[in-house]
Amino acid sequence: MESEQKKSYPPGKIKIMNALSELMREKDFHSITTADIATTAGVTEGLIYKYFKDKKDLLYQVLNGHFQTFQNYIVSKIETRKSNIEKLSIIIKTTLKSYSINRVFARILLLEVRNSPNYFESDAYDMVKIYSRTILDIINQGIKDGEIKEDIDPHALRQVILGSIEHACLGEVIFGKELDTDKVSEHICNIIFRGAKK
Amino acid sequence: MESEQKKSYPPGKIKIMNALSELMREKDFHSITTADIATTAGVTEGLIYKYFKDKKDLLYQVLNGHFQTFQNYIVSKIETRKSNIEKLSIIIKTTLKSYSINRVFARILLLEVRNSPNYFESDAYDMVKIYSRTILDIINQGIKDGEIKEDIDPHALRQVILGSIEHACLGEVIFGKELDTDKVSEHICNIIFRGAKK
Amino acid sequence: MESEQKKSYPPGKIKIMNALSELMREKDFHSITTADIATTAGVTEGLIYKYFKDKKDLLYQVLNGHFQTFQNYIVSKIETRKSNIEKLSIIIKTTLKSYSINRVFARILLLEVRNSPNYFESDAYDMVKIYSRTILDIINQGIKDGEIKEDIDPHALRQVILGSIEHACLGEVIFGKELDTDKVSEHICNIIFRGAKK
Amino acid sequence: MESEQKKSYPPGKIKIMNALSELMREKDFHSITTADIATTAGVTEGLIYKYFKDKKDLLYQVLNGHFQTFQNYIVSKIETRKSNIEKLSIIIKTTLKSYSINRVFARILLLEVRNSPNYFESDAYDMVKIYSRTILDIINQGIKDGEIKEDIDPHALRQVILGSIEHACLGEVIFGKELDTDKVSEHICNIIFRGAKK
DNA sequence: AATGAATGAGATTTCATTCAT
DNA sequence: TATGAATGAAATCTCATTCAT
Repeated sequence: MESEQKKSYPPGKIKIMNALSELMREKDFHSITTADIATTAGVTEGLIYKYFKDKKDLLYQVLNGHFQTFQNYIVSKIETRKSNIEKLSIIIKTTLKSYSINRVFARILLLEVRNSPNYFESDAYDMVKIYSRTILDIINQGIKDGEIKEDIDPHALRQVILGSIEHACLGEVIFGKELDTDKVSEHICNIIFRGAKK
Repeated sequence: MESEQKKSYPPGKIKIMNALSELMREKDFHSITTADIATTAGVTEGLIYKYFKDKKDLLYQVLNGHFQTFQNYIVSKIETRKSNIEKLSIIIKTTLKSYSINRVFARILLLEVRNSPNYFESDAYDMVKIYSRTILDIINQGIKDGEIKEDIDPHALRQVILGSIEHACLGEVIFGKELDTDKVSEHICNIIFRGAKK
Repeated sequence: MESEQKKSYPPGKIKIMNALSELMREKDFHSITTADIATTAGVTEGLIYKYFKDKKDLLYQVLNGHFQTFQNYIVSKIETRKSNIEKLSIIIKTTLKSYSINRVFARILLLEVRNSPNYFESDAYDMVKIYSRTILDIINQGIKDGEIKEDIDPHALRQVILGSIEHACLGEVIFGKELDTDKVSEHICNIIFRGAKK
Repeated sequence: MESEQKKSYPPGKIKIMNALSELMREKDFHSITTADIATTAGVTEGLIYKYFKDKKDLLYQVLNGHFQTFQNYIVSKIETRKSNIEKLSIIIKTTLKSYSINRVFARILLLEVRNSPNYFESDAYDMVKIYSRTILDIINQGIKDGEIKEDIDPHALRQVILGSIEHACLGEVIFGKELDTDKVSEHICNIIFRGAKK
């Protein structure tokens, strides 16, 4: 899943995007300099600005690339499933797993970009919206199909799902703690779908 | 609840902390410069370094101040209650409300500090741990008291709770969307405690 | 009169020259990048350096093209006239009109090239000298013919003429103000030839 | 007249402004780097941006300083004179002399700034407008007082005056040619006030 | 307790230009 | 005749931080 850039991109652009991905494994975005990126990519700093509006734009494009693959993967996983609850379970598990495998991606998404207003105008954020919309649609379908209680607020359920996933990843993303995604996603689903109260 | 610093602080220090709080209502921490802070506070940049080790230290101290109030508020709400489920519900509702009333606090906590490693050694983070521990204790007590199912993983439940709260706030913190905390917390509790599945 | 380059030029060269002309209608030379030029021309940046030594050379060649047309136009207007005063009046009026019709030309000549030393060794500047010499010759002839006062310094008169024309154009060139060339040139001639003093 | 900065400015600011003035005696603005300026001033590059919005702002402030002194000088020269023609003659002569003594100033004004749109929003340009207005007022008064012909267009006369002055300076500013300001201004006045035509 | 001046290190960005194909 | 990729050198600017007073 890592670093599969479109073939049509010029080699320099690919090198730069991969370089940033690589560097983000070690440092946070802010402490990575364009000089770092250029050196790692084996190109000149100037080239970065040929292909990207600025450093942030590079970040968003990298993010977008990751998200693209991620979204396709999710969709491919759920399309065969009939039950909506099952679909949501799969999404939870798969997302957790993707974040876990791809910590760079998770770190950017959960910690780096959310405080810069222009992220929310980027293509990357558009992908987030699509992903998020997918979940909402499944919830609504679940209610319609009688799998999910009618008195459940679809937006609230989505929030609980997304929040649970993200919070479960934080320890891993921040401290590098290992995460047993299968177990954790099972626990989460257990709570969300069956309720904690006796 | 807003920005009332300890009276024992020298006026300059208070002015500086309030200035940062004020500025964070509009901008993210990174795009606020020490010059901004000094201007807003009506003091000179140099003074900041009389009272704070560096810019981050200032942020943590501001966060800390907010946290103090937050923690007291939460505790005052819970203590009288008996049922553990009820206690958790109160925490969810109160936390949501606190975040909602004090967006700067929420913004700092949810978006700004988590990517700086030394936040996790700050006093502010100690308070987070206490808060987080409180929740876990209630959950465990709830299981012991037979209010919460035994097959529920306490850590997972805490994650779901915290994640739901945080995610519910994001729209407000980032986009300034209004949030009906009563309604949202009710929806969330409904899902978490009673489950989404029919 | 606008931007008709010699047909013998290869299409790419023509496109590039036209592109610069076009861009200079809105921006000053310095803020136009080779990337801008290439994009506007629909060619690649590299091609510019096939046809032009450097960016300045391109500017001079564009200027030269415009100048060619300008010079022909002026000459065609004067030759039949007899009186030297009349000739000078025609030059004033025609130059004003030329500048007015072709603002890019005026802008380049009056604002852009004069601070680059090597402009004064360019072909374009040779044409300026010819134009300027023409004026001086007419003045001298006018003195000889008794049309112009003997105590007038020919160089000073030329300076007044050229300066008046140029200054009259500035508003138009810089701010895009409309210019009534007939009226303005009449006013200027009135002052220069008949004097302002009662 | 050179380099008299306000005493209230911090030493660093004065050093920087003087440094730019000095450097402009040798190079044009564009080829002077902030590094040059800092070195010449004996300060760090960063300090430039403490006192000036950007490099251009520095230029405009320097220009403004020069213009301030210049304008005061002009006013002091003409206030005692009664005749308006005389006033205009003095302005022509004094301006020419000022430009001649202070080539840096003239060069900036006539060649450097006019193609940057934001110059026309600077304080420096405001001074130009005041200077220019002074001339227009005198012309109008001259007409009212019967010293200047009624059929003269005041704006055109101002254009002729300003244009003549500027064009007379060009040779000096560009090529460093010596200029006999007394003689040239006399010639110019002769033409403008008494007319070239026999 | 506070000011004001200055630093310095480096970050981002710009762009004309070259060259292999 | 033209492209496309990449360079490189420098230029502008940012800002947290220090220190003498």
